[in-house]
Amino acid sequence: MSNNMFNEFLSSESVKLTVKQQRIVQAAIRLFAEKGYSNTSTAEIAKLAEVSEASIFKQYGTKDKLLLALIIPQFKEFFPSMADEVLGQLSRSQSTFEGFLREFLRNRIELALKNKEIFQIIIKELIYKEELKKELIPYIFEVAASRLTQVIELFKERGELTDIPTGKMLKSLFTFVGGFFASQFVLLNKESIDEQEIEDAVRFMLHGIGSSSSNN
Amino acid sequence: MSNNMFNEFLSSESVKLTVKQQRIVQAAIRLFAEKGYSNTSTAEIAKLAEVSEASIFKQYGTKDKLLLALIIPQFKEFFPSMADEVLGQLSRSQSTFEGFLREFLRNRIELALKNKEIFQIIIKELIYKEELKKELIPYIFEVAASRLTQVIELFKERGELTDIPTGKMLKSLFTFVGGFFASQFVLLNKESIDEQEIEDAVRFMLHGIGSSSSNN
Amino acid sequence: MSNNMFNEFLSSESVKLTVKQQRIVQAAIRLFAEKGYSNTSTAEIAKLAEVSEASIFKQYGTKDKLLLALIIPQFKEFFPSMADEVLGQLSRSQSTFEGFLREFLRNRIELALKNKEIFQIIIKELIYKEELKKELIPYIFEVAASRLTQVIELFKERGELTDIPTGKMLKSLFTFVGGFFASQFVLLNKESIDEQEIEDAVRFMLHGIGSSSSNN
Amino acid sequence: MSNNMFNEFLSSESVKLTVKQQRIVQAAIRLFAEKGYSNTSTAEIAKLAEVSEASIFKQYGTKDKLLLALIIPQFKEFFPSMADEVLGQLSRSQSTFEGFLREFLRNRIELALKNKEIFQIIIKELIYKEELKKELIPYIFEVAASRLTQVIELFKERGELTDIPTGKMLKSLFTFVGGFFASQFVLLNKESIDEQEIEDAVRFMLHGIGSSSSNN
DNA sequence: CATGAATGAGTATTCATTCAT
DNA sequence: CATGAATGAATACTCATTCAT
Repeated sequence: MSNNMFNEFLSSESVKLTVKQQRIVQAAIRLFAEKGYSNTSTAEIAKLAEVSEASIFKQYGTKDKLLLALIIPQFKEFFPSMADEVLGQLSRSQSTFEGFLREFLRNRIELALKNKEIFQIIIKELIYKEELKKELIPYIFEVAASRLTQVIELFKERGELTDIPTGKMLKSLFTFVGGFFASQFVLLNKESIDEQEIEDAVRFMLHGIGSSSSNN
Repeated sequence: MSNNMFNEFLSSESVKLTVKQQRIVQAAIRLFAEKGYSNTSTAEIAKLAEVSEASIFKQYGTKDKLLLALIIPQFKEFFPSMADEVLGQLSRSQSTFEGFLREFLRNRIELALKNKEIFQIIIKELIYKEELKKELIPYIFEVAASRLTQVIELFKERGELTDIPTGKMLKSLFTFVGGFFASQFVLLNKESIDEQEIEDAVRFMLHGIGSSSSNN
Repeated sequence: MSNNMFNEFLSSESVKLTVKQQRIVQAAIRLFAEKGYSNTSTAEIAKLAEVSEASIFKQYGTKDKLLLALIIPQFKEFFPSMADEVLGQLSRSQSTFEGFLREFLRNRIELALKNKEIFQIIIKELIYKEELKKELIPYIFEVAASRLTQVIELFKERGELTDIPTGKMLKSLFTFVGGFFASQFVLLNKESIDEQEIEDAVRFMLHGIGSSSSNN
Repeated sequence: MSNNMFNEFLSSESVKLTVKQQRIVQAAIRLFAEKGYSNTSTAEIAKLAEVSEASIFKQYGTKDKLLLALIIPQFKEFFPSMADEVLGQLSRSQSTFEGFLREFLRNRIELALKNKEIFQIIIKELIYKEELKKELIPYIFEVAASRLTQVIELFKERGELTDIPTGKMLKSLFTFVGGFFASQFVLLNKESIDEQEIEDAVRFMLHGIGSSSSNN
């Protein structure tokens, strides 16, 4: 039921997809997620979608553009909206950084689960296709990092975070969160993430595994 | 210059490769690392190696076996030897967990840098090829985890680590270290990792980003 | 001019073949008949048919299925219909076994000549491909033998045949008729069979070469 | 145990084959008989024979010459010797044509059984390879027919055969005997032929299946 | 004499894509 | 808008054959 992403894709472009077009999108998502873009042929997509191959090319021009048409709306959704939806409200409230982090993780996980297949495609192809990497990684840093920086600095002022430079913090958080999403959703193909796991992740990000006495 | 892994592969099998056969290996490594297994044709490998395609298949039988012949020796090298080389010595000494972690990271990073291309192939295909995933992930958990568990419990007894269950610790460390290697070597394609970055990673793993007063 | 079989094949499946598709069929028949299935490449077929190799595979999937698509309709035509067309009418009439045999041979020869190339393919591959052999020989025995048995027993009752067991008669007739078709159409590649030859064959099957006085 | 043919091949050429060379010959015979010349690769032969492919080509030059080296000695054995061994003695004796035919069939069947694989190869390739056909069929007619003609005419004079022209008789006998060998040894892959079957064949060739009263 | 190494030319089959209807 | 038909270029892989050692 990846209709969610699907609908978002629609609304953001205000395009009405016919039934056949929807079937193409859904078939492509399933196959790309499962076997990877390179190992999925347009013939397979057409067969699963029960349309002719020609219809796919009529709509999307090339296989590559089909991939982008699936990925990009979701990509935009996943990274930038981070701030607008979550940060905006929470940071101004009285909530702690821990609360923010928990909420932030929960929220992103929920979004990733709802669109797991697209999410898998993004990670797989981000790592696999040199060109995608070059286009999307800068985007991530620009958009996502800039907003998170504000939040981190806000909580730094409140004394909830150590005085490690914000850039380094971001890097560490990205590394961990990226590793978390990749391992949970791509490597392990998890269907759900339970609260405890979120809790453990938050705790690790905040305090690591060293005993408190060993702080320097 | 991934001759290092290459030589290890050789010695472990004590096979003498001819000059042309070496060129095949090197061409395959470069192309698989750069464009991914699925996007590299045997024709391209043959062309870069300046041999006939037939020679590739005479030696390796299938493209798949060629991939495995490149990956597996390095894979065995990277994961299990962790304990024997590094853990063995350090854990018995008077060194702290922080020292161990630092040394461990340094050591693995050095190994990964020496064989960066193979390393990139492993990560890319681990994520991309469902079958490889199913074969290699259990292996990682078995071999690598079992040895690290010993170390963690040793340092727990010494009071250097919090009382989080070892399994959770391992999971968090794997997540972070995996994210670290994937982002540094695959996404960012770094040629080197400076000391400061190692230091930051160690610090994050031990203490996170929360201020010490916020400990629970 | 093997259009005859070709049309029958068509009608039995009620598939409309495009001009190019017909050229594929005709090219495949010619080449398989001339050089044998194993010695004919799909590239050759495509070239002779003046289509792309891809077109062949779009239609038939594999080279093997192409062979079967050529062979099977004709095969079904050649063996079972034997009874329905020929036997049915003749056996009930006042005609002699000699008359029946002559008519039967004439009829099968005519059919084989009209589709000589397909016929050559069937015999060649029946002998050459172990798998085809296993599928088709039982079919021949089942379908063809069962109907001929009735005819032979009818004429036995009329006293026109010796009292050799029907099974043995059938075996001898099959051996001779099979040898006849194989030698005439495959080994000698005859374009026509004249009446005299049919007469000689009938005579041989009925009376052999011994002088009548030497009967036992 | 097709050593028999094998030895004859040796003696007729007075060549001593090394152990490896014998293994090549035996491997080739088995594989050609089983899967056909076209579907057997020199690599397979080399593997089964446990020699290098190069050795095969050192010995035989081409795959084609290897086939001929297997076929020709046996071919010469099967057809011409017919007369010398069998005809010579029998025809001059007081034996009947029936006795001759029985002995002749027995003798040829025995020879074919001893070298069944070679025999299968000959029939398969005779039918399959246009070139072989063109070389060998004239040979058969020349050599084999000429000798049998003498026998038939001898027995004709003795009144044991009808007055059908010798040529027609030969053709009919060839057709039946050819059909017999092809069906028994290639299609049905029989391991042995029992006496009764020989008896039935002889009877059919002499008297056919018509009742004696129906003679003209 | 025997072979490991190497290959040019195929081999069946797949691919993304185009276009007339 | 949708598709059946068609394909050039590739794809992984095989083949019979050569040659230096």
